[in-house]
Amino acid sequence: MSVRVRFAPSPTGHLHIGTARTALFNWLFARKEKGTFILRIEDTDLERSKKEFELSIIDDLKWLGIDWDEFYRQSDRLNIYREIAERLLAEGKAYECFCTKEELEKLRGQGYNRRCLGLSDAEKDVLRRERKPAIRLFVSKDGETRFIDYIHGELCFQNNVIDDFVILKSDGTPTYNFSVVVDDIFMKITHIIRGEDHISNTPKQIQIYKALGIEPPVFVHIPMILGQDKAKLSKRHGATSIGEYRNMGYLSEAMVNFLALMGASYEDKQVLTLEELIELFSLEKLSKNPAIFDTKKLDFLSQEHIRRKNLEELTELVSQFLKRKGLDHWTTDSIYLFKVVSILQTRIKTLKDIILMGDYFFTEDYSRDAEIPSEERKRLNTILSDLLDILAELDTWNTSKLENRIRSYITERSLDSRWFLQSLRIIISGKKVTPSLFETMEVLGKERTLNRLRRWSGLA
RNA sequence: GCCCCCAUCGUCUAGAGGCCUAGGACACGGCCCUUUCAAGGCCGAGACAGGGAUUCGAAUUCCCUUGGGGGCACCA
Repeated sequence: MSVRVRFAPSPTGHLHIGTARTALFNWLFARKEKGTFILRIEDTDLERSKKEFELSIIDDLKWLGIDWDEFYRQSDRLNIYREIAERLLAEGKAYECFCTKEELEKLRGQGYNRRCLGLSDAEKDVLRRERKPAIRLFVSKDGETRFIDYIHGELCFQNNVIDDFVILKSDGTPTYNFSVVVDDIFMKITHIIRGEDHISNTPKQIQIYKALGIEPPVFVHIPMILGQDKAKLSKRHGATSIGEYRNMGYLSEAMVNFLALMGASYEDKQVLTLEELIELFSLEKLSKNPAIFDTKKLDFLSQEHIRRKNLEELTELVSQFLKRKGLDHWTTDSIYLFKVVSILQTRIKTLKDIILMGDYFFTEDYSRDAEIPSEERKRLNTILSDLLDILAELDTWNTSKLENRIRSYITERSLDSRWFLQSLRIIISGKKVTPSLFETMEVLGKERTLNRLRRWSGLA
């Protein structure tokens, strides 16, 4: 039987790190097994579901490179759930519940007391006039519910800890546990790969399978992703949505690689592309302990994937990124941009670093993290006026020429080359750290370089 | 309170009874290279939560303790 898996986000927020990893594992498994990957939007909570979040989630999935073969939206399937619930009701496997929110509130934490189970038809008719009932599944208190989890092995729950839970709310919409099962049956899902926080939902869902007379699929509960404090990853841990990392300039390849590495290992290989991950992926490689979200490795992977990109592609990504940041005017000269990217490629770890580390390539208003100490200014200025003349005469402005000329100048004047070159760097870029000074000068161009040196001379 | 899951370096992990003096990667420290910073090369520090039991032999099996996490809604 061919593999069918689904990723079922609810559109109540942006795509979260943990959710994205669940999507990725499902997707990798489907692609590896040549199966089907289904995207199902779980928007039965009419209050909290927002179209914009659905769009945002889809956008982020695409960005990650995750595509789907089938698409469903639960809000389009409401009558199916209702129909099935009615059927269970008719078969006596479920019953109506007229309890109010307030009444239920008092029962909090101790389970439902089955107050509505014994209601007579007459009583129900009376209550029906006041309000609409919800439908609860009848779950026997005897025995236990066992199932095999692919990662954790056999799991067992005593039935008396499973409530007669609501499957259809009084407004006619299904609850999560119910719609999930109905859909997973209809969509012929073979493996349910989802977060470990769903383990405790599983016995409930199995009760539904049982009531419907259907054999449950394979369950694969992947461990949680935790924050630095080991609590479930949430907003207070900082950036937790995929979109935020995209905005920070991480490559989608790095993000995917990082997500895949959390909670699994691939023969000690670390830097992997989507294709390689598909090749190497298997459910056996998933670990059972939770992972702490630590972005140090993400930084490393991002750097590695940037290095591996070819320059044309990387330049295009940088260009798009700059445009997203409203820096369109930095991208107009595509050849220049290409050159800048090419000398910065090996030293940036995110696309944003182009802005942070390379602003001096694009604007005269570049940030300065270093200045020439005032006591050196005078001396440096005297030397510089000489050098300016020499550089101005250069007809070929390239790295090797610049290096030759400047180095011989340093020798002639017996200057401290370390000091002098670093001073030049600071004047030209405002930074202590840049690519090779001569390359930087070449890319910057003769005019821009000389102007900066002259301007500094004038000021000093 | 009840139910469930998890437990190897700071972090992600390898390890399915002897191959483990516990391997890799990130991060960290040192050295080399070097006009700066990365990158690269070499070296280093760093872990089986604790206690029992089984066994000739346990990181690996079992039990307990402890610690951490998750769940107990007409949310998903």
